[in-house]
Amino acid sequence: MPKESPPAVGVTLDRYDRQILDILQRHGRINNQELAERIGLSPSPCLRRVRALEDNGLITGYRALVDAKRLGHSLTALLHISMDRHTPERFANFEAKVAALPQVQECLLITGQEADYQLKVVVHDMDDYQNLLLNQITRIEGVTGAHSSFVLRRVLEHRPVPSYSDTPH
Amino acid sequence: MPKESPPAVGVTLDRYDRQILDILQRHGRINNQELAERIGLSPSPCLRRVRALEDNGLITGYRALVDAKRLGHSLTALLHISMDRHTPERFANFEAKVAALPQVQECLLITGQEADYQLKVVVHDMDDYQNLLLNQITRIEGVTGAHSSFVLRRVLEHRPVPSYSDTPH
DNA sequence: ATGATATTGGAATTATATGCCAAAAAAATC
DNA sequence: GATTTTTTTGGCATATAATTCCAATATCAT
Repeated sequence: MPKESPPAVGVTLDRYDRQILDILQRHGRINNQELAERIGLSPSPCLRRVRALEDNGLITGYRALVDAKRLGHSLTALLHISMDRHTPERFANFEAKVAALPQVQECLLITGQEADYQLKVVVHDMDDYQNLLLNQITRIEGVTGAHSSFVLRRVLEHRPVPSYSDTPH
Repeated sequence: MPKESPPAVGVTLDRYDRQILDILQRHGRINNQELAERIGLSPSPCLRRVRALEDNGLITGYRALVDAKRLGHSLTALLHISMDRHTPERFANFEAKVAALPQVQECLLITGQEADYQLKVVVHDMDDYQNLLLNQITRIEGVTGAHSSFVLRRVLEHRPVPSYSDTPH
């Protein structure tokens, strides 16, 4: 089993790195010259730092955000799933099945609810949702319950993880 | 009040556009030359299409993804919030207060649960979480209840919205 | 088929990224 | 506190990529 990401110890970020992370989390496709200008460094050290953050695994990737509604996915739902048994096999199988469904945007293993997983799914309409739920998800081995919430409005989404010591402790 | 995004009608995407959306959702910082190569177009029309998708609002932005744990945010929680009254004022105030909290990654107005909102928050540890919950969130006017779930593992995250007709209807 | 409209590909130009190295800054040592 | 060592920066040269323009091609409607 792969080791989890190393402890945060050893990652020392200065003001420049934090600024880079903050800006790239908001403007992932900004070019290096402008990024350098914004943080107050010349382009070469700025690029070196970005590469280092990528190589360190602090930056794990880049994504374009798309308007799901415009793409025809009018309905977003949160699905809370309960499993019968909490064995690694059950979980691994469920996760593999769910990963094969393109409608699933997110899958989190959670505690604190009566559920084991929370899925976030996007579909065209309620018919598609019903189909996904009844014909795909509830048929996965071990699934004993599913509770649906629908997203009425996205108030905040894709907000940057604080890279400054916003949260002193 | 601002009008919601126009109906999906009128957005006609061909094979190239769909490929662009799919690739950029996975590799948001890919350069135009490689993108062009992958979709089988020369760079100039490819770039034109990307710009068009951005201008149309189909692509709403770009984000770098960061490893929250590496940044010291070891704990991710889902918070279900109930409100006393469902008035626009209550909601607007809650949303503004929540938007001011950098730990809040996401805020969704939902139905189907006993809750009105689901928040996704990242914090350093349980002490920070307690502080956020008790001193910030539950003190917002109108909040009558909060139920916490903790994210044990991120199985899937930031998956692309289907741009192909994966989901025929 | 034919004309009108939209889209492409390639060349020229402009802008940006990248590698290199001397200079400056920061950190460690005495 | 001065000096050496280590790290980081800034600027230049070069390579790579973005952008614009337009003739050529493809698509669409009639």
